Amino acid sequence: MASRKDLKKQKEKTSQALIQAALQLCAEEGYASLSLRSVARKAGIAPTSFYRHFREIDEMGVAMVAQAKEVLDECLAKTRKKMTFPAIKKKDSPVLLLKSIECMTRPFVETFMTFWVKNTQLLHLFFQERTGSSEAMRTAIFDSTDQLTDLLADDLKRLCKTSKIEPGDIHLIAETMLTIASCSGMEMLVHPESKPDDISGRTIRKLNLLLLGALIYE
Amino acid sequence: MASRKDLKKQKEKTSQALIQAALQLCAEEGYASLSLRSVARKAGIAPTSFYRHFREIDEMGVAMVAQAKEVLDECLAKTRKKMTFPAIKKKDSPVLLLKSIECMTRPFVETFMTFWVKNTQLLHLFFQERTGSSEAMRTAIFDSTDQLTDLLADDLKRLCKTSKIEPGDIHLIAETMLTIASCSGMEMLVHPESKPDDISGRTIRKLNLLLLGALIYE
DNA sequence: TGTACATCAGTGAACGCGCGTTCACTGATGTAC
DNA sequence: TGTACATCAGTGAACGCGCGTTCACTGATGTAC
Repeated sequence: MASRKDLKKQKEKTSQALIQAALQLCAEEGYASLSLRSVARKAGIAPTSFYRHFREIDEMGVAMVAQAKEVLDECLAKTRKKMTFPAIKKKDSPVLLLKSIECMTRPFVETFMTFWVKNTQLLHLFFQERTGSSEAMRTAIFDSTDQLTDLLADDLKRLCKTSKIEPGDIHLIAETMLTIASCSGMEMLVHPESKPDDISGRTIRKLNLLLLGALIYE
Repeated sequence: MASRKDLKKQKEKTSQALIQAALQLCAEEGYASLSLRSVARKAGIAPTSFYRHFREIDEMGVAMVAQAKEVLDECLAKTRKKMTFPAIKKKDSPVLLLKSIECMTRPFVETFMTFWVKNTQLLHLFFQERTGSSEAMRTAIFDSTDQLTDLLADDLKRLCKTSKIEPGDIHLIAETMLTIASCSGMEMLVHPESKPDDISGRTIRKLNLLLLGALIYE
């Protein structure tokens, strides 16, 4: 039998165990505090076996980001399907405008916050190591989030094509939406005693004001 | 002569050397990577002397935050003096409104960005360790930034008393202003190749849209 | 004025510990002939 | 079918290193009498 393939699968399984162990430790102690030995210990293999999978810690770190990015992509795809934007008219009152805006912001924030709660490790990774001390991690994370921002910007463009948001503003808004949503997620994570609904509500409000400003302006 | 006082001053000087060394190392490697020995080495004292000043690393960390907060307070005070908000009328066009708004946002962002460039270590400390792995640091930093947010919110209230921003929105806006200004500062710091004026401009635009939305809404 | 004692920032030797890395080895599997 | 060899994930012993912490000490200064 093709047991060679089984062997490859087994190796992949161990690599996964290492990455999962690293994600967990990273959320607890931070990437800078990871040690090859602690990761191997948590994954249930000998320290020396680590080298069969990665040449050094940062190589595993980059693999972590790549994998996390795939999961985040799925989340964003789900979010995009839920976001809508009922047509608005030029003379609509701010209150009416807000109603349309919230059809984007609420699904966006709520889907993301739910995702963060279920994937605290990924939030930690993307938020904390985006500006962490490992250059390799920073680069990998910036590349990933740039792509996510572009996707979100495309969606905003599509949704708002009936309105007249400045083209240059679109990308800037997408950036801010992701920034604020991540910061709020992190706040929730770091303050587990706070009410998630409060934080979500305030986050939605922030984005509402931002988009309202963008739509008013012409 | 009162050489006892000189002794106290000498001790204070060494404590300062430790804190300055720690701030620098923290910006380079992150707080989690600080070691008592590396801090002492950089400060030019023996490792064991560290204990004459702090019982443990976290005690020094909290002292770092307290000191950083005082410097930040000064910066915010300077910023507040520069922020103005020319009276607006209900029927003003968005473009006119923006002019008034930018009298707040531009001084705010520019003073802060200049401050961050001159005090990269403090930015690193506040931004990175606010959600870092040391509980003591997180608490100290959250306390400090909460106070800063309150001060800024008071200012906004004072400046905008002629307009009708929702009271609940004021604090939320102050929060967002500080969040976005810090994120932008960090982006600049992590991407030294980017043009500071570009980042400042985009940051001002983000805050403009946010405030425009808040002013339109009633 | 002189003498004995107290205070205290800073020190160097020593400890045990976890770390990253090397090395030669194991044992299961696949391949050549 | 049997035999010799190749591949490769995982291992345990061993290394030198930087770490946090302890301890007894120094030497400058202030205080009591």
